[in-house]
Amino acid sequence: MIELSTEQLEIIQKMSVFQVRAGMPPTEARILALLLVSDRTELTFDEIRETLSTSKSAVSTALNTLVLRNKVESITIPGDRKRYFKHQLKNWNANAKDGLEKLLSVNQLLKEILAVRTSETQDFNQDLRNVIAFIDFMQVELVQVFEKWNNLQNKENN
Amino acid sequence: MIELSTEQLEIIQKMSVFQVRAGMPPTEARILALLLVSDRTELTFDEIRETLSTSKSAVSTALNTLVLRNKVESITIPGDRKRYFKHQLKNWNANAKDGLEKLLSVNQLLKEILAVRTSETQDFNQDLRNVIAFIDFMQVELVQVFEKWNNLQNKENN
DNA sequence: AGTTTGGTTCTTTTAATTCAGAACCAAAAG
DNA sequence: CTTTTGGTTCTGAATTAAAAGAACCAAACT
Repeated sequence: MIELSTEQLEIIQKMSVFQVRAGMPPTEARILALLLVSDRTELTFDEIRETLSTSKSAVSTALNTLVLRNKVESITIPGDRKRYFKHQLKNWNANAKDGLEKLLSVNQLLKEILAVRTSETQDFNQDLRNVIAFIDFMQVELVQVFEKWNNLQNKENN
Repeated sequence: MIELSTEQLEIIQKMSVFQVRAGMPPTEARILALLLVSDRTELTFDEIRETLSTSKSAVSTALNTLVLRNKVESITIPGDRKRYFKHQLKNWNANAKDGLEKLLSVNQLLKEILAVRTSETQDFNQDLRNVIAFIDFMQVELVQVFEKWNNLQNKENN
């Protein structure tokens, strides 16, 4: 059982509200938040379960999907049967990229729509072409932004 | 009642599956998709209801939230009691910007977390600082990307 | 071999969304 | 002033999602 200050508890609360609004199931959100605020960064299954006072099954499924989504890594220490779970901060960057790409993938559908639309509605079709162009543009630009960030990182590490 | 080709129906299906996965309620998603594919771009309440064969209440609430979220605009024609509903393609750009900004606003919380963290976990804290720096970077860059797009648009319109 | 530990998986319960149906209402038409 | 049109709002029902509880299982320990 992990001891948490009032501040830490409040942050878990705020953070999980934020993530739940963005579509994440509550238990997953609270686990992620706990792993961000707790003084020890690697917690066992049972520490998580006790601290958040939820059921084994809820913790199990939540942790599994978090690991699957590369949000959490599970670490095993030789000679210790328990697994330790840790927030995968390092993957934030890559996850963000994936998330954005998924959002932008709607463009494929928009192009199909344009192909099927009547030519009667010129203005509308032009607006649609414009949206498609915008998303195409964002796609290219975002790649460059990510590259720029990576370059900055590499320079710093020299 | 709007006549739709098989292709149009398929696209409505695909598009709404996509949006529902992203967290949008089914009826809203199908209305948006219908307004994108239908040959007439401005449909009445009853045309929407009939074409999607759902209830008045479902259409009413869905349309109201779509209008509230600036996804759909409602148009009234003098001498016609009905309202006409149209997909707000023009707002796509602005909606995207808002969405991204909301995503990036998680940074405020991450900064609070960093402020509360123990100084014992140096590596973790450094990773966290790095994520924060990344999001700050993205925020600045995205503003520039949006500006660049707007400049391109203005040039074209001259 | 038997027991304990560290979980997983299946089933049930609970809670939250979403939709339909009916009652309702305001503005326009007759 | 009554009726029709174009919706809105208020239940309640049905579906879906999330969590709990219990049975289960494999690896390690005795």
